[in-house]
Amino acid sequence: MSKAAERLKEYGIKPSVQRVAIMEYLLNHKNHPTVDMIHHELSERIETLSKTTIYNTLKLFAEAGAILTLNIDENTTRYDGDTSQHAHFKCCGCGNIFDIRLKNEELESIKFESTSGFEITEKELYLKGLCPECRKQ
Amino acid sequence: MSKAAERLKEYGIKPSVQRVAIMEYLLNHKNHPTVDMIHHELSERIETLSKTTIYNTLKLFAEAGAILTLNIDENTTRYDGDTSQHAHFKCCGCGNIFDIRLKNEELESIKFESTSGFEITEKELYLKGLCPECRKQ
DNA sequence: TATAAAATTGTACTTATTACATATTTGTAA
DNA sequence: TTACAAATATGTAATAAGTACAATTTTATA
Repeated sequence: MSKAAERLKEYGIKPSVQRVAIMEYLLNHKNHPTVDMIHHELSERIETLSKTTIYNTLKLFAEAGAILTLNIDENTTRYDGDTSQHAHFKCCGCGNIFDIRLKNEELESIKFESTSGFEITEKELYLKGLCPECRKQ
Repeated sequence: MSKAAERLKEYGIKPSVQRVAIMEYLLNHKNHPTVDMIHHELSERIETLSKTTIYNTLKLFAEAGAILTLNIDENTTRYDGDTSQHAHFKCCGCGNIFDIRLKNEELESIKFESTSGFEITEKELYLKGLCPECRKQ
């Protein structure tokens, strides 16, 4: 079984052709794609694949915790198949989004002044600036 | 001069009636409003105030560094007049957004594995979960 | 007061996302 | 295998945030 199909199983999601293809795309591409990007790529192989299916499927994945939903981009939602702890960097030059690994579970250790009473289930750290390539120019 | 007008001056922005009203709203309301919320409130006092003006003005403020632009909400952009370092918490129950103060400049001290070559100009920490009120229910 | 520049406004447009009805596929029991 | 129900996928139409742009109003200045 493909890695993608295994992953779906792991999260209790029945693997259809479309679902496996979408998960596969997310696992093989670290570019934090938009729905459009996924649709563009996959509709070459699966000709009838509709955007609605991609929206539905990504929502399903995200709610199951199998992927991450990123709001680092102002215009459009981005998706990440890597659910391990890391931050995201958006380059204001080229618009690309990069993974930034954190040293020893840093996000867990951040101390807040006043979270008593709050139940925190999700933490996202977004960075912006210039990537190495764009800095050269 | 009002606090809002002073603030605009500080950031090199000419104070018009609309601009002062919008900045005033942001300084007096810690609810991280949307364009719609601002428009709703202010159009009672300034009857001709258009949404376009609010969009333009907020972009102007944000580019000058006088306010923050938040993407914690999936559907719509939110704005924050408090530019001091703090995190944001969105409650999945009521949808409200809360300020979360950090202990001793925590964001500055986060260590990354691989940011060499990257120029970081902005850091946003978004938290999600349930607020105290919503947890009770 | 006349005029140019800056700011505001309203309308039309774009585009991401969702709603929903229809069609297709899958699983299962007879 | 066949029949049928449930689950998935699809396409179209609707919604809503945000932007482009031309026209109008306000402000500053000569």
